[in-house]
Amino acid sequence: MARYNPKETEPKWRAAWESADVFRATIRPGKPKYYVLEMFPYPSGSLHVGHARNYAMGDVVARFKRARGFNVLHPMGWDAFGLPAENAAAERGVSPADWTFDNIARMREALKRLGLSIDWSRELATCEPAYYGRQQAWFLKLLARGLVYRKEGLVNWDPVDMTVLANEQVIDGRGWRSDAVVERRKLNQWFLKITDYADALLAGLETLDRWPDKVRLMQENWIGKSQGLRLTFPYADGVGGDDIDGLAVYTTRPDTLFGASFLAIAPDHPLAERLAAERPAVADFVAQCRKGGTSAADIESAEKLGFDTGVLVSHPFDLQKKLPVWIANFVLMDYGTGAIFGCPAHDQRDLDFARKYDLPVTPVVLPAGEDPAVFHVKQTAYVGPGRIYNSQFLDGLEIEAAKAAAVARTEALGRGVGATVFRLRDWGVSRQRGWGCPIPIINCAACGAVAVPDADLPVTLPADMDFSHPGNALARHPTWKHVACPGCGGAAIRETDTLDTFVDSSWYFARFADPAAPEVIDSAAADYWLPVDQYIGGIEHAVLHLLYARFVTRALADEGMLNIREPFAGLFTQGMVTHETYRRQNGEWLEPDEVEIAAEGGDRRARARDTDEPVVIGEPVKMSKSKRNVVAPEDIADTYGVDAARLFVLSDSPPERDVQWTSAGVEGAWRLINRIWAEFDVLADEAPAAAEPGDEGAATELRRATHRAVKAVTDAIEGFRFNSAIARLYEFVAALRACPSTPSTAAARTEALSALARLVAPFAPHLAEECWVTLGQTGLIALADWPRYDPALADDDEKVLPVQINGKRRGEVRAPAGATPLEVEKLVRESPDIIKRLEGLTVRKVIVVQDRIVNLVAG
RNA sequence: GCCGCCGUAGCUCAGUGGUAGAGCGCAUCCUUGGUAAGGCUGAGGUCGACAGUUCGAUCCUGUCCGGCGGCACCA
Repeated sequence: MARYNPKETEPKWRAAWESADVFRATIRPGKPKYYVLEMFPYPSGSLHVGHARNYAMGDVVARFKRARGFNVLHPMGWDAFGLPAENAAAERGVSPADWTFDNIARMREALKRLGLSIDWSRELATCEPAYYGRQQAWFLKLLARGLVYRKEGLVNWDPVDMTVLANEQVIDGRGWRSDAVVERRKLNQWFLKITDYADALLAGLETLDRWPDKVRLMQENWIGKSQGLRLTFPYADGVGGDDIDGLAVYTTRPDTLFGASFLAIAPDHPLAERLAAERPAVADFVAQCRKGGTSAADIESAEKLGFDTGVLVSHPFDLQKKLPVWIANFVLMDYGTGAIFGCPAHDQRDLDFARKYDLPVTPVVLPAGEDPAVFHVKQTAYVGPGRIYNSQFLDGLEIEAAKAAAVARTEALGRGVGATVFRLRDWGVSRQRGWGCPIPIINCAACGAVAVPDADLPVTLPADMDFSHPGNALARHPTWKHVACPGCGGAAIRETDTLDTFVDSSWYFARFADPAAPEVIDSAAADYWLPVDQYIGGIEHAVLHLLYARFVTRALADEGMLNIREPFAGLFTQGMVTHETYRRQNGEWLEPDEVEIAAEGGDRRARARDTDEPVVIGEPVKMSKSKRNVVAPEDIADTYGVDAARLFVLSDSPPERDVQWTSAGVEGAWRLINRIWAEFDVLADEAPAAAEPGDEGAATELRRATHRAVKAVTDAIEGFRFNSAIARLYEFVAALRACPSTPSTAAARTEALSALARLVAPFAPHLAEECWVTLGQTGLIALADWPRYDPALADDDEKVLPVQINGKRRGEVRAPAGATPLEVEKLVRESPDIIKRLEGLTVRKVIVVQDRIVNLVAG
């Protein structure tokens, strides 16, 4: 008997799959399709075990569904534009394209080595003109539809990466990649009108019943729908001028309108800017507001600042009542109307502001049980339920009724309208980058922004950009941007901004339906394959990528290019792979290979291999280059084979949770592989032992174990509980090892081995093929059917029922499955153990749960 | 502050309204022509705390404690 040799078998089976071309997906009308997709990787050049876990999960699903009779599409591509290529170009003088394609070649080999059942004929990279040219084509379609526009506005500027960021890419006031504190700058930017779809994207979440609740909730919060009233406060003294009849305000609390004691506008509100132009004091205040940082800590601690403009407006329900207009630093220009009315009694921010600037505080919501004569709001605003008072026609109403009444009155007066406002902003897609998809626009002094004609697409990047300086290499290129205007033929300049790389990843799943199609998306192929049935990726994309992809899908559907509303019917967000960290006494990080770990008693101690000095073992954290705790799948493959690595990353933790990479864990998986292999390997050279009494019983037990295992593993894979599935494989292998190999058990053993090979196949496909051929099968296990189970065998026909007396386990009885309570009670009362236990006690009640347990209440 | 998730053996984690489990680690023993290996056996748990519902709660409900994540001056 020989140990399993992955170095020989793994490449052999990968070659067999490739030469038989078994994973190529073709449209087969009438056969149910299943589209499995993992979020495509950025080609950084190296594959780590986090990638391996992600793609192993997708591969388990793909192989399982294939065995279950589905026509499976499982493609792979590259999210290939982005900043690291520019950095490499700047540092090493290589072209971003060369660097990227070299990395792709390396990562493709690494991925292939994992034995993934991918249709490589569909491979695509977003940096190829064949891909981004089609992206330009649909961008222009959306432009024609009015879903793309250009606007001068304040943008998030990342001073390190020297580019604009979308709101979604600013995390706690810092750039999502650079971690630099983001500045606000005024720039002319292209936007995609995602806000047109805010309601649809929110409502669509309801249909995504195979998405994690967590992700749906995060998107719901991000879209941030609120119901309220948009109303106008008329200027009291004609300040507004002819074109403006009042100051527009948005509120979700129209019921508290009579508690208004001031209005506040954002520092960049048009009225503030107009006043600033006239009065230096206003200009100074506005400038002061802009100075504050945008980090979470800054905002948290920022003191409320206000400036009384002297402008007065009238209360819309009581024109005699005048309210002052302030400029306030806590009012945001890009939410609602950029102006609020302040009701200090019932809003904490307004109350802080009113106390600081000594403005009136008038409560208008009376909590139950409070006396209106003495109820006061001091330092804490009252935001709970109650009845409205001090509010004329709203008096006596509950809050919801008062809201409706206030909206109705405002609408009747023609001073406003009930309105829905979203937190979601339009998606700014302009990036000042050279290595990205050029925005297909030509700027002409005479004609303005002109779309590049279809015939001139794709607008390709020049091959000779200079990345030796920071900033936009495309804008710096000497000749590329100079073209004739397609409208008037005059000299014009190309748009030199490129599209956010999230645009690239917002539609690739649709292009996979037919990546060679001359059209943007081949409609027959898309109709067959889409939507993606199972999408798998990191939780970090819960709002960014997943929201953009949903939006683009809807926009393309409205353009007639797709027939689905949601791109991903099922979503699974997998956890990360973590690893311990190791540091020398001087703080220097060490790689796992550089450390020798020994157990001393219950403790684990680590020493540096080179100096033998003690090393500090740190908490397991996400693998990162900076902490040097990265493990490459290749290293594991050399020692134990990729099947062991695949098994381990899926076995130790539920797929949605983080898994800690340990060498002990991989060794455990390696032992499982050898135990499995040992059961098959004996077939070749060992004659069965002579029959012995009791073999028939062992054979029956094994058959039960087999059918139980098939049922349990099938259910676990369906439910995305891969760790459970592997745990059941461990149990099944133990049962198989316990069954002697004799003439009487031969049939049961053959059945068990045939099932085992196929159950293992999604997780350890190379091993499974080797087992399959050892069984004498001629076809590939990659194409074999999933095993079936017999429910009669999967369930025991005799049950062991624990017997409790007063809730404590005191014995057990054996009863046939499905025995009635009376039958079970009879068995219990005849059991010597129980009779002894019941001496001196009176049984008051007998509870029998069928096939589960018996409880005697006695005293 | 609001929302969500998690807390089970030394470690990493399954699981269930009814017998508390796996892998690794640890201990003992066996094997020493599967050998930088293999195997048997075992110890180890008030299932985060308290209360409620129940014949029975690790599981359901509530409160609290601890850890993690998302959102956050959004009117």
